[in-house]
Amino acid sequence: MGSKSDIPIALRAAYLALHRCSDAAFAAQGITADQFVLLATLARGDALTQRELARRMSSDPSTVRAMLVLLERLGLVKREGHPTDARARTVALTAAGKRKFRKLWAAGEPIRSQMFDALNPGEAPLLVQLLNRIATALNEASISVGQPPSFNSHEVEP
Amino acid sequence: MGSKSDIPIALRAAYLALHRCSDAAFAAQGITADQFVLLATLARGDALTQRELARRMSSDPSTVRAMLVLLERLGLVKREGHPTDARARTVALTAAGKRKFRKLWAAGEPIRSQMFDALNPGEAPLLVQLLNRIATALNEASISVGQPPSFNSHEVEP
DNA sequence: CTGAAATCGTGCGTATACGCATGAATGCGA
DNA sequence: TCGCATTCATGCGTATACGCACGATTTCAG
Repeated sequence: MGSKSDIPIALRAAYLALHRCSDAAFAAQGITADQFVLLATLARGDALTQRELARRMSSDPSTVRAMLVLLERLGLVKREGHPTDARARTVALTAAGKRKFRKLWAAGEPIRSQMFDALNPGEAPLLVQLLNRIATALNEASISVGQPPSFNSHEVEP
Repeated sequence: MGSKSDIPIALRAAYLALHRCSDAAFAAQGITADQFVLLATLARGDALTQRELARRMSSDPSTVRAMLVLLERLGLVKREGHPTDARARTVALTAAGKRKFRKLWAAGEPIRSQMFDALNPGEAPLLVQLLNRIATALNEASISVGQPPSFNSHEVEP
């Protein structure tokens, strides 16, 4: 066994570590790591359909729906009927959601720095590129079963 | 926003893609991606305590316990009292577990190849190194709350 | 030796991941 | 135009992630 089987292992370990750290960092705000991902994705601009939101956060629509129910109840997001498509609903941050996001963004800064500082100059963009390539390859391999998530580097996480 | 906030996003996307693909690949065997991780970790050698198993697969002990209950019921793992520590139990693959693992390892081969082939020569070991550094940095940042998982590159995943 | 701290597994509660199924709406081809 | 395929959100069931609490056992410091 060598590098080939090391990739999934290292990927899993890194991701779970990130997830754990993020959960802890946002706990004081009563928000989980994944809720932050959702809020951050919405903070990026216009209202999105649930489907588009799920795509942008690389998540399953079913999961996103459950999360939205929860966050809507907390008053951080609002869902409205889509202007032109009766099947869809648009999701956007509320004013409270925007305020909460700003605090969360600051709370996530140490984590982003720890990851960035663990790398040498120039390695961060390289890592991002490699990971995106992996994600693309795996999503394309399963393209016959559904639309791959869109990868938009402007989306944010801790 | 730039590379610094891109890292968590790319990491999440890559991991979830891997997880999804793996789940699909092992579904025919009635095994999930995470169950494969557990079985693969045990396939590496001697019986482990639950705590050590959880560490080696970068998982939470509570989660591992629930998984073991399930896999024990399926007859793929067995848990026994620890020879010297009355608090602990050791976990090992059964013969059926070993047979199942061999099939799963083969089923995961296409996924490992897809990831590997998405990279240029020399990039795989680099990616693994970068990911391990990230994981280490994040785990050390939270070391005050507990023992970090051990990172053993010999452990396997799809 | 003794008491406190640490460790082990267990279980609970909450959150997330995702396949599958469903009904309603939209898009597309004949 | 019409019927079929696709898309959207919803909800269910199963699995996993993890903090927290607990009881039992082991380790450690005085």
